[in-house]
Amino acid sequence: MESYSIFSSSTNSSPSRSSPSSNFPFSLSQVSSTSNSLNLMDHHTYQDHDRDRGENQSGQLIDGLMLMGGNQQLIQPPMVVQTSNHHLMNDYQDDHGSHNNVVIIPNNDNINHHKNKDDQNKRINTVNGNNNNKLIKKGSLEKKVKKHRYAFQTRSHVDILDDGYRWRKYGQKAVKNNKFPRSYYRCTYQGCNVKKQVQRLSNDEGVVITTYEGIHSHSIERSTDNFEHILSQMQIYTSL
DNA sequence: CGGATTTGACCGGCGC
DNA sequence: GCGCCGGTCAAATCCG
Repeated sequence: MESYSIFSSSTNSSPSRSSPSSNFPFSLSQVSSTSNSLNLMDHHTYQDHDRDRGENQSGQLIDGLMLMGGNQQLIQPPMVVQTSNHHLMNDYQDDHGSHNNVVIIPNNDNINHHKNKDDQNKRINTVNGNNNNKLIKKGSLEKKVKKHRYAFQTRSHVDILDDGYRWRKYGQKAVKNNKFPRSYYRCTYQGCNVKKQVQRLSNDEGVVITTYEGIHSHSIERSTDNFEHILSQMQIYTSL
């Protein structure tokens, strides 16, 4: 049995009172109904390559984790959804351990990464051919507005959570101070721009950070089963 | 054969 | 300005 710790990040100081569940990559109403859930896909993404790329284990947190941790002071008050008594992330276990953690912290995230309009216009001009970049990126036009980001920390020997959506991998990168590469995925549903990153921690190989960005423009594509028993145990503690 | 993955190149942001 | 770094692209390759 795998265990989970799930966080959402909040890097915005503007206090939105929206329901945490409504911003989550999967809706809490969905998962608490019996039909939708998360489960683990039974395959490995990084088998052998890149394993030895990183050298330095300075103890610094990787980027993905800093998404959560770097703004810890902004994450309050936590809404905690927990499925067991164990929610120590570093509480290591073997594959047959029995911990199941789900910790969800409400998201107020509505960051606008545009520093100003000039920044935006620059990107548009690039796309319109006002400079001679060899490569005109499709994504350049897309505003750099990062609306919602959620970081999941899961303890699992598999990297990919089957969250009921279909994802296509579009990149993989070695990241500094981490011996595991970071993988980049996009939702395959047409017109849906949700992305996710998957990163295994080098200082705790049992932990995988999954960061979602955006909100799906469609309903979940298929129901999943394996996570249901975890989510069915959810209790929500919120001071909101 | 079509969709998914791999992987090197490219790009922009940022710090020095 | 330069180099580093993370994110993305897209051609090649893989695979069912």
